[in-house]
Amino acid sequence: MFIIFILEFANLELWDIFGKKKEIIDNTRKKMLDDLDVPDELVAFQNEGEEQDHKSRDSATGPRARPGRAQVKEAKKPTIKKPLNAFMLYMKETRAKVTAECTLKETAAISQILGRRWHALSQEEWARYYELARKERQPHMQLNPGWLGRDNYGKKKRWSREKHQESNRDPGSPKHAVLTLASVSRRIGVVHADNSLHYS
DNA sequence: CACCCTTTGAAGCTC
DNA sequence: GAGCTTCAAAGGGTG
Repeated sequence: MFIIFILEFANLELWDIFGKKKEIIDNTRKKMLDDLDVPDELVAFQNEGEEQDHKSRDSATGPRARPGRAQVKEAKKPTIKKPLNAFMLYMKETRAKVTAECTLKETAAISQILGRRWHALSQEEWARYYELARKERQPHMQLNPGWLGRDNYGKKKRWSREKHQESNRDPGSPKHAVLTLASVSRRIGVVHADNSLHYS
């Protein structure tokens, strides 16, 4: 436990050191993805994960058997889920491993660790997950033409708007006060070592 | 039992 | 076009 904590702390330090590297990576990522030719086995990995997920989660027969809230409310009208983004795919693949390594069981804490590890990934790993996410979106759009992300809006009750806005105004809060790397790249801001954006 | 927490990214919406 | 909002997964914690 303590060792893991130290490792994670060291990871943060590495993030400090390589913060500059991330800026470079971010700038080159988009071009790299355009040029990248990802083999089909990566797609196989994606589909396998998705299938397992449907078995364990959406079928309501898995270990946790926790049907989506939308499914409870609208059982007759199955919800089309949003396609997973790159980070979500990474989480899905890595969460079990991190959970096994760590005595922590709280998924919120695991998510924090995964967020830091995400930033410590190599360019190749990032490219792999971004490509996976792209390949997940394409068939989703083809299979569900006309589906919009907003179709699922309101099917989850999130924390109150006031709280969310308060969080967004708090520069120390990680949730979306930290703009995504993409949005950071759109803006000329300073990315702090803890990945938060500091407005000037 | 429903929701919170926590992460990043995608995409829709508002101004 | 910038910024905000919501949802996507996960599952322990909470009321």
